Amino acid sequence: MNFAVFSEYLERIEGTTKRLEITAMLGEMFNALAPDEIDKVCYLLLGKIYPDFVGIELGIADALIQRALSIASGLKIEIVSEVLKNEGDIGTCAENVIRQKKQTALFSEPLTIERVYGNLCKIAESTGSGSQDYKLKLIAEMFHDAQPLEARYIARILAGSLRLGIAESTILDALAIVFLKDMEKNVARELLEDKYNLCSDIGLIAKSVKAQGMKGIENIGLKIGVPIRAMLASRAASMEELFDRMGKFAGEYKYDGLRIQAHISNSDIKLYSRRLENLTEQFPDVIRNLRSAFRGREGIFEGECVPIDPDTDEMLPFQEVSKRRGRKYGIEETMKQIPVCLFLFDCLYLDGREYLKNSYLERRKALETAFVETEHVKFSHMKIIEDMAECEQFFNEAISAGCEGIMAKNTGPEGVYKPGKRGFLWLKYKREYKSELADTLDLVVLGAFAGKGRRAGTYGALLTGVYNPEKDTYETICKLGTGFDDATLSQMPQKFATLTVKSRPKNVISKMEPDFWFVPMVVVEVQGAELTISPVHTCGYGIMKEGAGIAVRFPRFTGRWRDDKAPTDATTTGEIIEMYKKQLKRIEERDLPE
DNA sequence: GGTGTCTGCCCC
DNA sequence: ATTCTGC
DNA sequence: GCAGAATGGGCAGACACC
Repeated sequence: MNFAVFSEYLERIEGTTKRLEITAMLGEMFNALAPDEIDKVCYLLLGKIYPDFVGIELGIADALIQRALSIASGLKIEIVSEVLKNEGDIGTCAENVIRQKKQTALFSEPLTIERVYGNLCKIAESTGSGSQDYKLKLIAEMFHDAQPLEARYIARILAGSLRLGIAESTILDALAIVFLKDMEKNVARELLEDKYNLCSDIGLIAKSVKAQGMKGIENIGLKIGVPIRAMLASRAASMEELFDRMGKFAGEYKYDGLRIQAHISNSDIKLYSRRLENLTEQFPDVIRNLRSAFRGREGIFEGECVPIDPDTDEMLPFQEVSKRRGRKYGIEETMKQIPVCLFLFDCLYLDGREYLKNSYLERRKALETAFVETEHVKFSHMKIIEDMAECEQFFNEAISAGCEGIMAKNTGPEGVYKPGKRGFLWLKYKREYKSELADTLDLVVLGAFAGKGRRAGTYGALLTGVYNPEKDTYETICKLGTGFDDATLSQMPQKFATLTVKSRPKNVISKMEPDFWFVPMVVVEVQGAELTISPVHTCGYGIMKEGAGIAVRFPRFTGRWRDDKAPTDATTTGEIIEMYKKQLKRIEERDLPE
């Protein structure tokens, strides 16, 4: 299929927000594709070129796309940048720029899906010195031969998202409708999803059902070494909600670490992250520890990988384990510095038997027969919770142990493992949801970043900070980009119009350069989970750690503008330092002898 | 060799 | 991760 | 309630550049 035809389909889809219409148009396109195109198209629709677990990435984002557009169009990079800022979308930015191109290409070859996909693969595979230039050349070449509309979608694919309202679920809907017509609609959809959840490869599914319908995917099954899409938890607003939704439940500590899916076979062990990235190389200690704790022949299990202090065995902040994720060098050394404990919480497969459709307690029992606990492989702390008093106590114990909160899991027959689903069979209830424990801050708005997509034309995020009364300065502590509704967002540029200045006010200390600077005046209420040591924010710079400041983890707008507060009444640097010390103390105190 | 910027369907 | 919105 | 799309802090790696 010509890329131009593909682009026209996408443009039509972009013209509606109605789910049913999107799905129907997507199905129509699937019908028109060749069998060896549909898998590629599925990846492209999701802004990628391979399934997640393959681990080959494009390594392209806004910055490189802008440079390529500059080369392809002959326009200065500053101009392209300006267009992007105004459009708020790399796609329409590319479209505009290509339309402005000085002359239409004389020797342009029409683009096809095949050619674009092939180029993207070349881009993903190129590494080493000069690879950036090579990537730029390939991208610029595509833009050179692209019509404006094609450029729109090429740019968005490169940036990783077409922003059409299409994700895996919509693709499955369309595939079911178009290629499994003979079956009852809901049954077809469910079967398809079951298969997808086991192979985690949407392209394979699409290709197979286009070629042979249901027959094409009947042989897909759970397989050791092929990651299964992770089941997720919904959030509960209160403890009461846990009981309202499931009566009694299995409570588990919610550990603040890295989620790991372990595939154990006779010959080897593979580890996968929540998004199915291969983590095997990064955690040789976990492999060894699993091997010595395992009592079965083979299996698939899930757990949370938590950093621990090698001397005291207490759990360390999430930041520590993230030093091990993605590491390629110094693995052995870091392994000794930051040992981890794996807290196992689920069993999906054990010795020839699938457990996905078993209830929670059956899976837990299988898990407990499959392992003996060792120093660094343990079961997640679990207790059946029947009433509020028990729940309160369990929650408090979890916090004292250094956890984020608790998980509540449905113990009924319906409480199966649903790969890829975020339902209400699992609920999370975190410390930060409790209003008495919530750290609410009053922060001064210092600047803003231009919004993208649905936030084009307004701000995407605010740059906020605290007041330092000793120096009479404002120091950045976090950006703030969530918690705003559409009405608030649309009014924001007006709200800050009179405060907008050309450059950073002298009393603002910032390493970041927002798109707009403001005179410090407006105060917002912000909720966060905790404070972290920050390499980029300047709040309390150098006090807790040399060359570092303090930031807020998971910041969000509470909906309250503190118009009653002057900027000098905002949360101060000193207060943040105290809060950070208190947080440390909480961690230190929890392991003291009674 | 050191530094700065960019990237990740990254992790959370 | 959190949050908001259209269906 | 689901699915999708906005957005956060912070980590290591990979390059480009000096």
